[in-house]
Order: sequence, then C-alpha cells, then structure tokens
Amino acid sequence: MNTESDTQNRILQSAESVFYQRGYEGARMQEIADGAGINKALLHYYFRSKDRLFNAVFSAAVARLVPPVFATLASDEPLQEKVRAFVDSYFDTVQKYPFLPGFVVHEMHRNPGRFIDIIGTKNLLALERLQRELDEGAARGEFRRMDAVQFLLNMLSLSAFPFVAARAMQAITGRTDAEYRRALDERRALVPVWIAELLKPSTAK
Amino acid sequence: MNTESDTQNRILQSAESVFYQRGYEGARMQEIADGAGINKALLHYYFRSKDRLFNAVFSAAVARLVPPVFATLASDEPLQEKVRAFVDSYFDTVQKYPFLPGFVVHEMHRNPGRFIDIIGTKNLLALERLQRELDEGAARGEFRRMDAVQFLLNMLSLSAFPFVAARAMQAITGRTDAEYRRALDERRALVPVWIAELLKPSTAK
DNA sequence: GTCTATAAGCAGATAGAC
DNA sequence: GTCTATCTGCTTATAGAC
Repeated sequence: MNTESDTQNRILQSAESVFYQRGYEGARMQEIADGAGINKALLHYYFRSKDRLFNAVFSAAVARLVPPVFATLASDEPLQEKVRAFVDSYFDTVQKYPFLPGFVVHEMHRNPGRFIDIIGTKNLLALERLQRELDEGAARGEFRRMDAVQFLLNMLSLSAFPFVAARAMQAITGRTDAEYRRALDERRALVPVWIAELLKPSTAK
Repeated sequence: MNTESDTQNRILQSAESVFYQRGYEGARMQEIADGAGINKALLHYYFRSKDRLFNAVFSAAVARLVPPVFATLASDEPLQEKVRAFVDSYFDTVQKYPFLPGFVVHEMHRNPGRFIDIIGTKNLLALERLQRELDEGAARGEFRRMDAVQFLLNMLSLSAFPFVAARAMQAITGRTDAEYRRALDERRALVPVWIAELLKPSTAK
C-alpha cells in the first residue's frame, strides 16, 4: 500500500523537522520546501494549506507519543514490568525525536480541543484498569495506596520533563551536551527503580 | 523608585500575558496593545521593537522561575526542609502563572544562548553544595547515593511537568479542569514525601 | 507533477499631527 | 505621551506555463 509518493513523504519529513523545532507560527513554508528539495508551490499542490500540512504533522506526532503509554499499560505483565517497558519505549522515541514532547506541549495550548479530538476517550479504560491494579496491590499490602492519575503523572514526569526542559536544565546545571545526554541515559534504568520505590508501602511514622 | 510609568506597566503586563500564551512568533503587537488599552504606535514608543519588548518579558520570566530554585537550595535547613520550601514556592508561582514554565521551555530552544546569558553560572555553586549534602547523607547511611543533577531533575520533574503538560494530561486522563487542578493541589504535599522516599537507602531486592 | 511569477493580506515599524 | 495614517517587507497562497 505504497500510495504515498516519494515527494509527499519528503515533504512530510521536512515539515516534521521544521514544525517540531519552530512550532506552527515559527515555521516557514519556504524552509519546509527547501528541506524537501522542492518549491513552495508544490507544497500547496500536495497539501492545500499550511494548516492542513500542520495538522498532518501534529496528528502523527500525537500518535507517536500517546499510544505507547497506553499500549504498555494494557499488557498483562506485572505493573513493574509495564513501567520498565513504558520507560524503555518512551526513551527510544524521545531520543529519536528530541523536539517531539516540547512540540506537542506547545501546540497543545494553542488549541487544546484539537488534541482531545485526536486521542479520543478510549484510553480512559486503561486508566481504570491501572487504578484497579494499584488498588489490588494496596489490598495485598504490596503497594501503598496511590491515585492512578498521580501514578501516571509521576511516571511521565520523571521520563518526559528532563527531555522537555533539556536546554534549560543543561544551562542550569552547567553540563555540556554530552554530559547531559549521559545523565539522561542513566535515567533509563533509574526511573523504573524510582517508580518502584514510590509504590512501596509507606514506612512512615 | 517608581520610575516606571503606569502605561509602561500596563504594557508589560499585557505583553506578559500574550507572550506567555502564544510565544514570540504567535504574539501580535496589536493584541498586546489592545490588552494594555493603547495602540501599536505607543508600544513602539515605549519599547523600540517587538524584540526588545519580548526580551523584557522573557528576562522577567526567567527571573521568576530560576532564582527560587537556588534560593531554597542555598538555605541552611536540612535537605528535606529545603525540598518542601522549594515545592511550595514553585507551586505558588506556577499556579499564579500557569503558562510560565511552558513559555520558558518553548522559548528556550528558539534561542538557547540567551538563557545562559541571563542566568549566568553562579548557580553552579549551589549545585556543588547540593552534591556535598547528598554525599554526606550517604556517608552517614541516611540517604542512598544520588547524583545532584538527577536529584534536581527528579524534584523539578515531579513539580513542573504536571503543569507544563497540563492540557495534555487532562485530555489523557479525562479529568475536568477542576478535577485536574485538585490533583495538582494534592501534589503540593505529596511531592516532598516522594522525594524523601527516593532518598531513602535502597532496601534493594 | 513541477516550475516561475505574482497576487493578496498581514504584521511590525515609522511619520507627523495634536 | 498619545493618537491616526501610512509604509515596507514578508508570508501564504494562486495563476498559469511547461
């Protein structure tokens, strides 16, 4: 089903790179055309407008980012295994497309509705299931009680933020590019351990 | 020292609101003028160009976000107290300016150099000190060994990401505005506890 | 399908009156 | 200091030849 022409693919790839780095407003059709080795007119021949081209890129970006979260959470393995699988797949994606999370986050609040349309509501089932697993673990005394939303936020925060805010964190910590990338690599193994720690029954006072 | 005129302040306030939400490229001088109750010409009278106006807003934004991190880390209280103080001050700021973290993150990678100029390198001392505290705690068997950069990343991730990606997380979790805000509020107390858990000596497998 | 040339609209910036 | 009117350049989008 190779219905998409080579030119169309080159356009999409170039558009992706430009939109990811500059956002919708900052992107220039000229730069996208240059990146694809064609001219602006041909851009409009394939995609009627900047808006349509952007929507194609944005939808693909969301599809690249969101489903993995819920795919891993839907498997039948133990929770800890799911976390490891998620972090691994997430790190793979983000190291391949460093601008992806920041792009989605930024374009999100320029038009929140669009996002909801794309991801739909079917993911809510996965969240309910996650809550059940957490509750069962808590009932067995294996986990501490935790809200599924908070759990998800923790997992995503520890994974995503260091990439989203990479530039800022690099500057703040005075790390070189290579040093910071190395720190990120280490997190691939660390985050699942930390998530496990947060699940342990509170030894508290 | 009320050197700044009322008009200038209204411009800055309006510019802040517009730049925070739309970013540099998406912002329109007209919208900023409207928000300040004046016209475009007067904008240029006070700030020579969009660029200069933006720089004023961006510098203030960074100043609002970065120093608190290091101010709290520089105090003489025990580490756990510092964490609580940081999270508290951070949540205050971000709940007052919800678009602030996303704005800085986005504008960061449009021009990384600018950021480094603003924050300078004096914060590195605070990071070294943090590492010393972590090492001493580890030597006493009180903490597990942890790299200061990873510690900082964890603290900031758990605090900032839920705000940065608020819209996306809201959509993914199917929570209403009010519900999600409530979840964020709960984190104000939870994050310091979690950070403490992550510091506990690993009880390993 | 792909190009060159050009139209149409908009946004930042300035001139100049009050 | 503040306004109206205007200029200039850039960007998306289209017309039309090949």
